[in-house]
Formats: sequence, structure tokens, C-alpha cells
Amino acid sequence: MSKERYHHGELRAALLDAAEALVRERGVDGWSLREASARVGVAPSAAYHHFPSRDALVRTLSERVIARLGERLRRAAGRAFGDHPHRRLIAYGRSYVRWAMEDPAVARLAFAAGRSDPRTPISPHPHDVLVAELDRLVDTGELPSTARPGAEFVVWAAVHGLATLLTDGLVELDGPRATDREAERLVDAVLTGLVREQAPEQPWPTPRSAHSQRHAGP
Amino acid sequence: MSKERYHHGELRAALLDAAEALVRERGVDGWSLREASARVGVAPSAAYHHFPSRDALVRTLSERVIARLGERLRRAAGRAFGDHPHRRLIAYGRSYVRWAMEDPAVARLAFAAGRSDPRTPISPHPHDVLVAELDRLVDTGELPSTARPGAEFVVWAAVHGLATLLTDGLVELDGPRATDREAERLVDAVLTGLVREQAPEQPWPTPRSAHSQRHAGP
DNA sequence: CGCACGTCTGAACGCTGTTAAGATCCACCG
DNA sequence: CGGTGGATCTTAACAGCGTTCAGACGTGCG
Repeated sequence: MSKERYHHGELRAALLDAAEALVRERGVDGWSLREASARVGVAPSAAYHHFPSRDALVRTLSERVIARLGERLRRAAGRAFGDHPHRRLIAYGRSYVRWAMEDPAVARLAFAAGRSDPRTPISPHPHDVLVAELDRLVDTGELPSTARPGAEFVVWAAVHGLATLLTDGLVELDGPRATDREAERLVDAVLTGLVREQAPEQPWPTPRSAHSQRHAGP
Repeated sequence: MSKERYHHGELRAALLDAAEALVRERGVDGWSLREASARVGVAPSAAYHHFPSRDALVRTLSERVIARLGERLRRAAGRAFGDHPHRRLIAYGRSYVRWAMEDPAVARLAFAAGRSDPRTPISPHPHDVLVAELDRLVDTGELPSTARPGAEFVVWAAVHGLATLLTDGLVELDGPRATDREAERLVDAVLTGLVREQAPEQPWPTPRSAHSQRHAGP
């Protein structure tokens, strides 16, 4: 029993756990450092021997959560039916959005906490997992290599955007079934769009000066 | 001169202005209600005659900002070259992302503040503007009506996601030029994908049981 | 065995959001 | 025109917050 000892021994990890539980229960900012300390059975000031500030604790927690998401996404892609690159990417997107919905407060924390020191790399970062998946698509020739540069921004934006809209309550879907469907549709649409990006046949009836990026206003 | 008067007269609006300025200067949470009050030249408790709590003030501010965004998006779509529905939607997306980048802290506030009373409708809400634009696309036959239901989630997710990644510092693009380009590419990809959604010719070499949504794992 | 260092405590600081009671000004009614 | 009610703002106070600092406590190394 590690309780009741003067030296806690694993206070750092315990504080992170308590903070995560509090975020889950009361939202990103609905708790105090004193509260987390009390839950662990320790004086408020004890935390400062492990984190320079409350914000630092939150950032560390955020990194932990993001890394967990990265692992989850990698596993989800790996389990995709038929191990087909396209399917793998769909699974990535579905899993990303599901993760956000299963624990909205923690998901909000993960990315809203303002990146900490970028020299402490997060591994595996969801972004890197996505990059690997897109590279697979190029390898099999399903994604033209001309459309590859920056494609991760497009896909990540789409998936992350849906997750954000859902966790922030701006959009409501009924149940994980509908959530899955929408996520899959989204990834599918984005992918299709990327593949057809510079297709010769233009899907849109455009005015004459089609290729000039001209537009009104500053 | 409205200063120095005991009755401020427009304290409510002045507080909102001060709060917005503070958000711009120091971030979503880098300021206090007392600070905003002081800036307006008023005692801290005075704010409570106009807002039930600090959170309520922030939510009200958020609504004001979202409505301004809605107007901006509508104007941007209206200014689109040739008034073509496809171009209009591109302009919508570009303007949305630009708005976020021009004032990242305020943009974060807008959507991160947790919706207030939904009975106080925001007009024009960016979502509604988007819906109108998509309906235009259906009207001209550019978007099949079968792909229309829920399409606003897909497009909104994509655009909002890019804006979020940028304002949260998860992705960095160099300059508004690159931002515009990425935003346009994103909307273009999503639209193309939506249009081709149920195209008979499958872009992906899929295993036989293509249409069954079966996938491994819970 | 002793001692130094990492770990935690206790008390205190200034600041926060919020509340209660009282001062002040304005608009309206007689 | 005089007075009064109610909205508006002030002053004072509260508990709780993040953070700091001096000191008590254990542990492990010499």
C-alpha cells in the first residue's frame, strides 16, 4: 500500500491520472490543481516538485493523451479489413472521430492545451501515423504522387474538424453508428477529391479564365 | 464625453469590447473580469448588472463574433468571381480560414466557449450560410441531390478543421497565400468527393464484398 | 552510522469570481 | 417643479485559486 507514506513515490504519475479523471468528470477547466492534489492525498505545493506549473501539468497530460491516440489510430489502421490502404485510411478517420466522442473533454484537452516544448516529440503522433498511411496510398498507386504533398493537411483537417465540431457540441449526430458513417463519408470524399485533383475533365462548368486563381477582394 | 460619469450608459457593450480586446492581446483565458472592468473604468461588480457571470459574458462575446463571421462569409461568397456556386463555396472556405488566421485568439474563443442558450439564435450563423450555398449547388445541378443530405457537415468539418489546426498551432503554413491555397484545395477536394460520391465506377480496387460495411474489431 | 538530498508539509501572498449592502443618478409621476 | 422608485454603480468582504518559501521528513549513499 503506497498510501499514507510520507514519500508518495509515484506522485507525478498519480497527479497526471487524477488530472485526467477530473477533466473527464468536470471538463477541461472545471478543476483545480489543489483538487487533484487532494485526490492524491498530498499538499497542493507538492505538485511543484514534479511540474513547474499547473499549465505544464496540463500540457504533459495532453502529450500523453495525444500519444495514446496515435497508438490507437495505428492499431485501427492495422486492423482494417483486407489491409487495403484505402480501407486503412477510412479506419483511421473513423477511429479518430470515435475517440473524440468517447471522451469529449479529454479530447478537447488534447489539442486545446497549446503545444508545449516541441523538442519533446510525441510518439506516435497522429499526424505521423496519417503521413505513413498516405504514403502507402502512393505506394500502391492509388494516390498520384503529384497530389501527395500536403495531402496530410487536407485529410487531417477534415477528420480533426469533424471531431472538433462534435466535441464542441456544434454538431450532433445520433449515436456512434451515425458518427462512424459520417466519418467514413468524410474521409471517402476527401480521398476521392484528392485523387481526382488535377483530373483533365473538369467537374465544374467554369468561366473561361479557369486556371487563373483570380478572385475579388483583398 | 461619457467618461467620468457615474452611470456609464453603455457598460454592457463596453465590457464586451474590452473583453474582446483582451482576448486578442492575451489569449482566450489570459485575462480577468476585473481587468476588463478596470479598463472600462468601472468596479468589478458592476459587470454583474449586465451579465450573470463571467462565463456568460464570454458566451455572449462568442455569439457576437460568430455572427460577424457569418456576415463576412456571406459577403465573401457574394463577391465570388462570376457568382458561380462552386466559386462561391471556395470563397466561403477561403474566407473562413483567413478569418481564423487574422485573429486566432478570437477565433478560438468563438467556438471553444461552449454554446450558450440555443434559444438565442445567431444570425447569420456560418452553418446556415453554408447550407444556403450547398442548396445553390443542388439548384444548378452541380451537386446531386442524393449527396446533399448532411453535406454541410462534411464541408463544415473540413473548413473548420483546417481553421482549428491553424489557430491551435498544430499546423503552420507560411503566409496567407499558402493558407488560401490550402483552403481552396480542401474545399475543392471535398466538393469533388461529394459529387462523385456514389459514382458507378469505383475509384478504389476493393475486395469483393464491397458494399457491406463490415469491418473488423469492435 | 551519519548526513545530504529529494520529497513533501504548512503557512502565506496576491489575485480571482462572486455576493451583499449601500451610494448615486435618472426618469417619471404627482 | 419636487420627490421618489428603480436601475446602475461602488465599497467591502468572502472563499478559493495558483504559486512561493522556509522547514520537516525519509531514504539511500558514503
